Amino acid sequence: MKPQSINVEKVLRDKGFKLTKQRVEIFKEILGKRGHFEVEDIVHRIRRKGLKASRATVYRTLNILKEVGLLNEVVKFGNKTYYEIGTKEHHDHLICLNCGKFIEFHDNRIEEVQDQICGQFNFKPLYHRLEIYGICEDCNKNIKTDR
Amino acid sequence: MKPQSINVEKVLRDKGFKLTKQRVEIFKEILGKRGHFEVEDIVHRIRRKGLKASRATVYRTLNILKEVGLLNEVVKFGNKTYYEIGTKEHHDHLICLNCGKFIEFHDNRIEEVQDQICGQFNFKPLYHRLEIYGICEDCNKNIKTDR
DNA sequence: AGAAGTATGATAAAGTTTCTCATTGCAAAT
DNA sequence: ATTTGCAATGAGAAACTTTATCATACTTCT
Repeated sequence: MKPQSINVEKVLRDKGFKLTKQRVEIFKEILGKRGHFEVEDIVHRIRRKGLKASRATVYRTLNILKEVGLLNEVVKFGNKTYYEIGTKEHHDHLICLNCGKFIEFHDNRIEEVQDQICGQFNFKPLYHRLEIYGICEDCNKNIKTDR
Repeated sequence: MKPQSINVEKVLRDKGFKLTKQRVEIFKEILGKRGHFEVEDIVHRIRRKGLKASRATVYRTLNILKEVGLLNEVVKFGNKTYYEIGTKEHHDHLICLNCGKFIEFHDNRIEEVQDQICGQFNFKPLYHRLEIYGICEDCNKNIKTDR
């Protein structure tokens, strides 16, 4: 199956949202991106292409996409919010404190621990977020050989 | 051992920071709190007591405490940063999306998974953050019986 | 008590995100 | 194809969090 073939137009229509030029442009930008991004990324990309969508519209659109599940808010880091496409399976992140790289991973044991802990507290889990901060392989090499 | 007996004054002196009225007041507020708090909590508490420490000083002091390890930044949630005293052992959090309550827990399996995953990616972990979002026991009861 | 240098307060400023409201544009009905 | 109703947009204001600036005040060391 092609991940690019998500029919954003259909999803939005079904939820009663209108399909505007701006939204289409923003979708394209987001779907064209593989990794993680922040709002200003999108604003600048749109601008650079000579398209027009105000900052407010970008924010509004991202919130809608989040609402319909096409976008996930991933990490709040250094006062910024990072997003990723929300249609892949759940995963967690390694985040390099040196270069800011995000590495994705998945491990079922996390879910197991989650279910067990939540059972203990009668807590109904909806989602989780695990971020492991540290130094990635590349940076580790460079730091070691930098002097 | 008494957790209250952390000698903030000594820690600061040793690191070359001066001991001012404002810092002492802010320490007291923080050490007096058991749970998690945000910056405005502290600002308002200080004000309500008729003490004086500007918002800037509160921010500066929290950053110093973070630097010397007496304070941990815990969660960024809804554009706010939450803190907790940094002298307890590591733990993670269940966060209730309804009432905002934080519940602490610890499970060694998280560390095991972390080490193994990081090994796979040659990633050097420094710390992690696991937040499980959902509905706490109390809220769950209330929501169910609310109508 | 005095000197040296850090900390503070008030305010400005930077940065992110939301709100306002007049105008525009989409889409459904005519 | 036009009209019409309502949702969406843009531009700027505004809210909010956090940091920077800089003259003045306070700590600490001698």
